[in-house]
Amino acid sequence: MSKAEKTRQFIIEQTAELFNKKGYAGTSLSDITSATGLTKGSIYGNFENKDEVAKEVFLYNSKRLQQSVADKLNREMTCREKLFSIVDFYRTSWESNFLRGGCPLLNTAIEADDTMPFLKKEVAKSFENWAQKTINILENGKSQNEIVESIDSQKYAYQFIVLIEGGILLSKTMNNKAHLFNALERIEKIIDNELIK
Amino acid sequence: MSKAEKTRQFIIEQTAELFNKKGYAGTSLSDITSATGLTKGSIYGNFENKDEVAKEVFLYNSKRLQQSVADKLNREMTCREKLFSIVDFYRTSWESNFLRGGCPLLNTAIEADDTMPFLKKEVAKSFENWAQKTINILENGKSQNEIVESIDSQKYAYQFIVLIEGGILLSKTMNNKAHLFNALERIEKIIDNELIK
Amino acid sequence: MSKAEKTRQFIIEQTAELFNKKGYAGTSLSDITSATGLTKGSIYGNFENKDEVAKEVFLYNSKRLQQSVADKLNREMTCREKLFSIVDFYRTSWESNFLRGGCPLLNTAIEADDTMPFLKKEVAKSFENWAQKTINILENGKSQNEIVESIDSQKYAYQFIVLIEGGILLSKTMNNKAHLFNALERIEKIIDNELIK
Amino acid sequence: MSKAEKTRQFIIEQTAELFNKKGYAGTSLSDITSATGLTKGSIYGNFENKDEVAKEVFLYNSKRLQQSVADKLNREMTCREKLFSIVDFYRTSWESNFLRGGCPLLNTAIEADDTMPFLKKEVAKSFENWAQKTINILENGKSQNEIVESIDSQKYAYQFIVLIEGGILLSKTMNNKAHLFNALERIEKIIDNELIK
DNA sequence: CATGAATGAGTTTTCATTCAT
DNA sequence: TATGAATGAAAACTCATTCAT
Repeated sequence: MSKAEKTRQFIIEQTAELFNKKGYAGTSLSDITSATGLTKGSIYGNFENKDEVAKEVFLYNSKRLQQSVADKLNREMTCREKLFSIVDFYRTSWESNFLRGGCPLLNTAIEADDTMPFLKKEVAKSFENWAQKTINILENGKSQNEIVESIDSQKYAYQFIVLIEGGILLSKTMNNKAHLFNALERIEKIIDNELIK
Repeated sequence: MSKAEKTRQFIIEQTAELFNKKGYAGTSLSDITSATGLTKGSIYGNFENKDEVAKEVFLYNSKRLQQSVADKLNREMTCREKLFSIVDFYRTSWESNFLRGGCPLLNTAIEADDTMPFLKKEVAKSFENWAQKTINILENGKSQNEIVESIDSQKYAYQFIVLIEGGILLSKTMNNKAHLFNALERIEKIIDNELIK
Repeated sequence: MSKAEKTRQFIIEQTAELFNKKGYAGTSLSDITSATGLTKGSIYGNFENKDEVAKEVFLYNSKRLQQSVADKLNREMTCREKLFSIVDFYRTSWESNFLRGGCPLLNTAIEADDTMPFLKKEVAKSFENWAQKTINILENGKSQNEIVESIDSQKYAYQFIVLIEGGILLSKTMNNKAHLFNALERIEKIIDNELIK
Repeated sequence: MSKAEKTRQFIIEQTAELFNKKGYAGTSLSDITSATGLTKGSIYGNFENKDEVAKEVFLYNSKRLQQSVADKLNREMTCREKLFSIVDFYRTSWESNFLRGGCPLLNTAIEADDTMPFLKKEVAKSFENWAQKTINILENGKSQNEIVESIDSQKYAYQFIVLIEGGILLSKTMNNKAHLFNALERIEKIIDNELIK
């Protein structure tokens, strides 16, 4: 890892929470220099412009999340165990998630929607990726005879995202974890009632 | 209605979509003067500051939405008809909702969360209001012997919001109405399977 | 007194202290409307512009002061009694003078000096007027054989102003009435040692 | 001296006369950029805000004055020579003082009095400093057996300031140096009649 | 590579003033 | 006369970005 790459990574990590809390428009270059202790010239030496920082921070935040989920899974688990593990991740990580400003996919999706097309594209990719992970588990489950063959994996994968993101939104806004937890229970119910053979 | 009140209302209406699309921080006073044809002095003659415009625009957008839903309902409907009517509203209004920048509650909730406490409070109130409307329908349904008595109205009311907002989020981001429509179907399923006697 | 004249007077009186404290540049038309309860249109209906208000307020403040001094004097007094009466006025009025923002001549002289020629002229006239009053007393004293004939009345009259204004300046700035009181004692000493036969 | 410090100093020097003439409220950032040839961004890069510029300019003006007086004095002088030297400074510098907008202590004291507490504090300090210098000379004179032991040094020190500032005020306002010169003569008379043994 | 110092266009807000009603 | 509602210019300040060193 070159020095340049280290500095880039340092900037990204130091500002990840900032961007997630204040948004991309709301985070100024002065905020970035304050958070990193570096100068503006240095930021521009390592990134083309603020948009590039924003994009890399989003990718970092998104990957971090994805990795945390992946860390809970392993080869030996049944399909059901994997799905429940994912659901449980959102339950146990709620507190820290909350403190770091909520889900970066949700936050970025909303802010980027009508104003930052380059970011919106990345968010869409992240959601697709997330959905694909769930789809893979389900399809694997089908071939392992654990999941009902006839179900539309993609439909369920996205429905789980809907419930999780909607739950985070409401819990964050109302300052009440019950809404997210209810949504997670709903997902578990769906898994057991509609997916598991 | 005094001229001042008319101008206030004019400013609010002319900038409602703007704020919903570009966000509160992202909408500048110059944007507001462009959209209204008025001068900065005139904006400040009618509002204390930009925050007040933001707040009033949110309240306007929120009430507009609420009214549109309410317009679909009437006294003669059964509880089930009312609930399905609400769900259907989000189906039929999807296109226009989409073009106006998505759900103002969702957008404002995310933007205001860590940065604009005065707006966050209003969003929370709006969500509560919305939930209460659904709760009232359900409680009414119980006393009319149409809804299972033992169910927790509040829990279901918020779960519907979770599904609708999560659905809008995903559909808007992925540019694919299927995600919202799936979520709406899920709500209908829940109504018929768990709530209606 | 016509209604117009009454309103003019009302505006002047309500804003006299304001102008003396905040200065002419520092007092905005909004300050004036707040202090009077009138509208901007009404201010402009009664005065040509802010400068005219400023000028009239200065004249009002200046005359008020002059009148207060004059009220302490009467025909029967000796020259010495009159001079000591004037000096004593600044001693006894110190507190209220202080609370109203200090001497309007001093304040206006400084502010108007390099920026508001139309006001500077008025302040100079006021000082001349004040000096002339003292000169008259002294000249009268000469013809009454109470004051040394050879003294330069004008020189002493202005020296008294120097001591009074310098004293007010220092006492106000240091928040310590001793400086003014010392200056007043100096005047008394000069009267008895150099002027009175 | 870093470039930043040089620019700070440059800004202070280029605007010192401006502030003294137009006052702190009356000097706008545009005035500052015009006087320096720099941009607003550059001013804010070197000062926290306009208040900080104002304060530094006052301190500069105040120190400049103090230094000019100090330059006239040296170790070999008797106490009387020193006091007369100070008095004479105000006589010989009258013209340039006048052209630069008058005494910065006087100007700032009046403007800051009811509106800018952070500046008022600095002016008070400057007056104290000035008085202390005179007190030191007098106390030294006492121990050298040149000054009457029983006199209250502080009282006389402040009385000299009263006469000088009152004199400047009147001379500036009436556009007539005689008032200041009279006051200076009065000081000299006091020195010889009441202080010198 | 990073820094320090600058830029110019932008921000929100306030100003004195006007004028139809 | 007084009001309510506007205007346009100017205020203080911040922004993302650049570039010589």
